[in-house]
Amino acid sequence: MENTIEISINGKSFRLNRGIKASDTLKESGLYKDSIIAVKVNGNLSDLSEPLEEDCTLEPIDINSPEGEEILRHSASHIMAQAVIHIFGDVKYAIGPAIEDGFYYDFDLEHKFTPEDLSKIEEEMQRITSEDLRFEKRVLSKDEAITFFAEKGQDYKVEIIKDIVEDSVAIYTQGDFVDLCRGPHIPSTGYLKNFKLLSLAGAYWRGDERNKMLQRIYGTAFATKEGLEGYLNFLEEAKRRDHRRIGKELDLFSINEDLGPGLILWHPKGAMIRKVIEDFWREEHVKRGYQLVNTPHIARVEVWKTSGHWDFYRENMFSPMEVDKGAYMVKPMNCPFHIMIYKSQTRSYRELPIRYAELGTVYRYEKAGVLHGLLRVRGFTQDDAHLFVQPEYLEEEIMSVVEFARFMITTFGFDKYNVYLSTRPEKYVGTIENWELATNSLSAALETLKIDYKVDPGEGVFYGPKIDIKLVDAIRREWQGPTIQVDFNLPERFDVTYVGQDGREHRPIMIHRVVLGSLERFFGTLIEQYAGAFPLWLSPVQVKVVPVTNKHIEYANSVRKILLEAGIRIEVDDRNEKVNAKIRDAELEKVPYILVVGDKEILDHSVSVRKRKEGNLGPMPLDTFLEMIRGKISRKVID
RNA sequence: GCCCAUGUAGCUCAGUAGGUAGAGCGCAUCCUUGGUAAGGAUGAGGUCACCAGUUCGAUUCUGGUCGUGGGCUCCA
Repeated sequence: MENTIEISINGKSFRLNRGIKASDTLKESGLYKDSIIAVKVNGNLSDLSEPLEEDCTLEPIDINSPEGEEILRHSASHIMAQAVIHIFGDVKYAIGPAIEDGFYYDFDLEHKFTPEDLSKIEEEMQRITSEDLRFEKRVLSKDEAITFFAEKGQDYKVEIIKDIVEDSVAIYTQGDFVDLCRGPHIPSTGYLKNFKLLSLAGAYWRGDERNKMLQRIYGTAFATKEGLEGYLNFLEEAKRRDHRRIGKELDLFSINEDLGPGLILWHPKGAMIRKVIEDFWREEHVKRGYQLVNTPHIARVEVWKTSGHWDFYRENMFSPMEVDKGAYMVKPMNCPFHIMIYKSQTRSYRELPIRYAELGTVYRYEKAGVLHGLLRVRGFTQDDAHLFVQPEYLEEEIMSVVEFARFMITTFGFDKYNVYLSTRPEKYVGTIENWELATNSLSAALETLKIDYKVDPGEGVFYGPKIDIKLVDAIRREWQGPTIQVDFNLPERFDVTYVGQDGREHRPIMIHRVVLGSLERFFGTLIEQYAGAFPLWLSPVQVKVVPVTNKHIEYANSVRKILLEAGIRIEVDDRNEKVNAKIRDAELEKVPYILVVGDKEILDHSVSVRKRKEGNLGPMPLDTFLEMIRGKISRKVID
């Protein structure tokens, strides 16, 4: 065996001694920098201290790269665990991975963490990083590792090792702390400079609610101070945009605990926005060949047995209510009702596709702990539609639905979105063949449209796979938006048919879809997207008239009358306040346009225009102003 | 549902080592008539989430219930 090996780095190759450390290799090749914290050996992540035994390709990983930051965060979780043990002693540690934008570690201990503990732990982490302890890797056989952790009473680690298929496992030591870990890690604890512990949470061991609940600490770490500060600012910004806070401030909606959690009260301003959304939604549906329908909120339990909801969805449904001798249930979905309309007469292939659309309010029992503002509620209105199509037109129909959804969300200002394809879940109805057919038609449609998508395995609904479109908002967060589901099962369960060209009965395929999601959730997303400063066409109050003094109220009202008749949503602030105060309040209300009117404006029948956030635009004839905003409203301009 | 935190005026929050409470904003009235982000004065608002218990006395302590927040599990 030769005692040198060939190592190629960035396309150059070096012949070096067998067993050389990765870090020394980089130094030999002149590529070493302090910011390099790990390497990839033939594409596999590895420590800088890893000895190289074979010919290989080496790729340095910089702490500033996404992979480098992930390693940093993972190491931060180890350091946090070490700090927790230093402070609290008898601790069982479970898992501590890096996650998007941070890391966490799950602990099992007697002491209940308090928010004050976080700063103590942070201080101890700071001390550990100042000691600059090396991360040292050792490889043990599974048995050795089990004995090792069992002796330390680390039951969770033992359980994890037992599930590992390889014969050996790696452990990492820094100072007095040892953890089971695949690695790699930063070379030493001193590399961790910019971090912060963020929150406490309960988390089930292995994410299973039958298991013990552990205590989780979330934190984050970044390569640079700027990165950390940027992220903390992002969290602040998210708080500022919180739809629950803005909903209260702008008087858009509320949730009343006496009425019940998860039930939304749409206040006048929120309801006005909803009306604008609904009007637009209906118009666009009619344009695209949908027929609007309306259906009741309850139905006999037998219907839900036929549909499969009774067996597969009951835990999400409110309990049945006794009516005469039968039982009725509040609907969690609109599909059976639309099916009944379809079945009210014999359908010919000439009628297909039939597209029924309804803003259908549904009720779902959600566990108390999951309710969240407008985003997770117990009663909501789906912007629902069910399409009955012939199998040969399925893909075409899916494509037009996807296009429709894209049109809707971009009109509302969501130019970026991510697409996911959710496949068969554990609990499902129907045959595997039909599931495959349905899944394939969804993916084929996306591919024909050249839309990139990711697969979400097992995330489909019980009756079919779906395409989820997640909106990306102004600060790059994802929100659940449109979903499109293909369903072979309900048509069979309800024996839905059409008469084909051949005079025989055939089975249509159903598409369930929403192009916004639910009005509640979509509204919440809109509030966060715009931080309450809605585009002109959506604003509940589009124009606020501010008379300079009481003498000008009459003129202000005449301006209001003219614009109101032109279809503009307008209010006059006739309070006994100074101009400055009225302007300030209108700005805080996020009204898009403020019209200041006084003596000057009365003289030449004009208005002084002030645009939200931009300030005074100067005087303008009233007609000109009206023309301008009418144009913007009809084009649904977002500015 | 589970873990932790939390619930005081319409809103944001102080406070009471157990003796039924306060600020700012908002609201009402009056004064002020002011040209692009807060003019002034006076006043009205609270069963201190709810139900039990301890106590001479509970908003404060204990237990429970409900709600809310951050997570877990689960979803439009």
